[in-house]
Amino acid sequence: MGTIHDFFTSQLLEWYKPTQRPLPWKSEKNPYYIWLSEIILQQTRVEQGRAYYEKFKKNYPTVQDLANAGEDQVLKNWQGLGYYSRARNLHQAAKYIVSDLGGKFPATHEDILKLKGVGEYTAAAIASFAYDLPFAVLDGNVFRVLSRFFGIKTPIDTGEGKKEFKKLAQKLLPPLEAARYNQAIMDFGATICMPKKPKCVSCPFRSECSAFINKNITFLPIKAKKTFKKERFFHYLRLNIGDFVYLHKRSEKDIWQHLYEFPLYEADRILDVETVKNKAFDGLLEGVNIVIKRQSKVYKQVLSHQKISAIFMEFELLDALVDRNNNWIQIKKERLKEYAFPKIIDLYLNDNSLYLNLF
DNA sequence: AAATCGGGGGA
DNA sequence: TCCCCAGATTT
Repeated sequence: MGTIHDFFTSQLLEWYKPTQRPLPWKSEKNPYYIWLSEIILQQTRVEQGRAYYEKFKKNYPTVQDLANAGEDQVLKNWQGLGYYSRARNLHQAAKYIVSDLGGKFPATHEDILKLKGVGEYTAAAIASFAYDLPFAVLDGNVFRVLSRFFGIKTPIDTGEGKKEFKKLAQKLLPPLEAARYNQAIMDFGATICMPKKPKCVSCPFRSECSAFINKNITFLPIKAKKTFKKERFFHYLRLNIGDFVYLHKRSEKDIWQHLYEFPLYEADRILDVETVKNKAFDGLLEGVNIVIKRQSKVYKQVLSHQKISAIFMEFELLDALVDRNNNWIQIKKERLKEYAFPKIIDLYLNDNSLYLNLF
């Protein structure tokens, strides 16, 4: 009957009447495209993900096209978006759908959840958007809206919090309007009940919102953990030999897994060219004739858990290097644009002032 | 339960 | 600077 929960749900759907954000995947019913959009939008703002969604739809119109692509090619398309394991999981799941499911996208919540890279949120989103199945989404927007309206102070980044909010979210979901409700609550969180400076003046829940009434808006939702940022200093060796340049594929358990980079020497501070030349790669450069050497400016990139400073040191080699561990590949300079690089290398490669100067 | 995985944007 | 974004996986 007229519970506070019913009030919330009906008011939300009323608010949503005219679609708040006209997003390209909202009218979409193809589960493959919905899946693409949801993976791309994990921890990613709508405006940042939009172009990638269009690119993937264009380059991989069907799940078969994605499955048939090479992993490096998929990563190249993902370049610049971050969280690159999403791209690899996406590709792996596409191959699984084609080989094990006969190319038919899974149509139950349980089966959708089996896809690599699909967790509780994404499974609920696909199940509701594509098949109108009654599963409530629980993303950053939902945590924020519910914690404020209901005045819930349980930290959202704990097991207890996740359980509590999941139960509440599912209770609020109108089973026959799962898709519309899920989109409504996320749009509401993104356009009205924002993290900072929410638009409470135009909020239809104002008079019933616990956080507004108790002036707790800036204080909810509560997170328990704080992040620590580590500083790192990368020295990239751009080793030119004739028309070729050396590249290395990152495989260690670290950032940018499976992306390419120049041979890297990491230290606890930025070093000068001579020091790097002497120390880097365990004397690998020894005995090699170097005709030119110079360095770029220091590029900086701040990530969630680390702050990276990178400097590119340029060498023209007359002799090929001895690659003891078979870690590096030689490629033609003009093919650099075919490889997926971390942002910081992309910056360097596209820095016009340096680029024109060097080639 | 805690640690990691990116890059962009707003305040 | 710090926080957050249509989170998931690994340890």
